[in-house]
Amino acid sequence: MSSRQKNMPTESELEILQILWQHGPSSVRFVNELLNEKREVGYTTTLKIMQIMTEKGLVSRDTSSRTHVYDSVAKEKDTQTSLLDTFIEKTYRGSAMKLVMQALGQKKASADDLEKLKAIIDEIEKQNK
Amino acid sequence: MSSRQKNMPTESELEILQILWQHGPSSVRFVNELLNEKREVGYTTTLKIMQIMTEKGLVSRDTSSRTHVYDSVAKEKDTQTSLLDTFIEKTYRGSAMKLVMQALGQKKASADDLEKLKAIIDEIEKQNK
DNA sequence: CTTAAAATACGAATTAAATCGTACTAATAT
DNA sequence: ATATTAGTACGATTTAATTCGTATTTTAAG
Repeated sequence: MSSRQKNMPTESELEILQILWQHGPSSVRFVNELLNEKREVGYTTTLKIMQIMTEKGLVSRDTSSRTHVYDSVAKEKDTQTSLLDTFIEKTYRGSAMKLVMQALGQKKASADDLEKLKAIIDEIEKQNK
Repeated sequence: MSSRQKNMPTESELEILQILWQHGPSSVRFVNELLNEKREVGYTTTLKIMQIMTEKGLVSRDTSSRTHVYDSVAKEKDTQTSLLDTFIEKTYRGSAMKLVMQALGQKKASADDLEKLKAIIDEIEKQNK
């Protein structure tokens, strides 16, 4: 297929973005160490991917000191939204509601979560009127 | 990364499963024609993928007549659930609630959808007690 | 000053998925 | 009977993503 659209991160790139979103501007070494808590990845592998991400504009790079510092350019929410749209299309044939129901059905939600949800629903109902 | 787990369909395989789920047992030609409504794919490409899916056990194949008839073995809901879990993990760092809120936030929901949603929420609240 | 350690750069190899060409076989139409 | 059409089988190529080895450079330590 090869349906990757413009600026959408690959799986490995997303992993790195997650780290940058959580921890802010980071060096390759730092990112690589966090990645290695989950799975084994060589340092130069991480470096290479981050260089590619720089080319693609997914991250920015501060080269003023020897150890370059990378920061995310792609915004967390925007990225999630794009990925979500694609996912809904491919997996639920475009039905966001089916996804929501399934996600709710099998995940445990706290009382607090449920309150927030109700608030969103109320909000939508108001707009629908 | 190459993190594809046991029996999870690839993107192309999922496309084909969607067709089988929607239309039931089908020939390669039929599947290929539907695929070509969206994008160009060669007949033998579709054939090959469906053969691989048979090996993997994602689909079954009736070879009693010349034109083989394929049917899904992977169940729609199970497959969606597995894919959803993986997606939530990778994209929302495991927070199903974040996904639900975003999906709700930007998709239009009908009054009927909202009723169903409320029912699910009530259900969960009962269980939480 | 020389060596070791820690970086970056980048081409090349590997891998998984997707695509396709070609051979072969069975059915159908002329 | 022969030619054309429609099908399967399957190896080989292509492509995108990932991984890594090696060269080079920079900094810090002895």
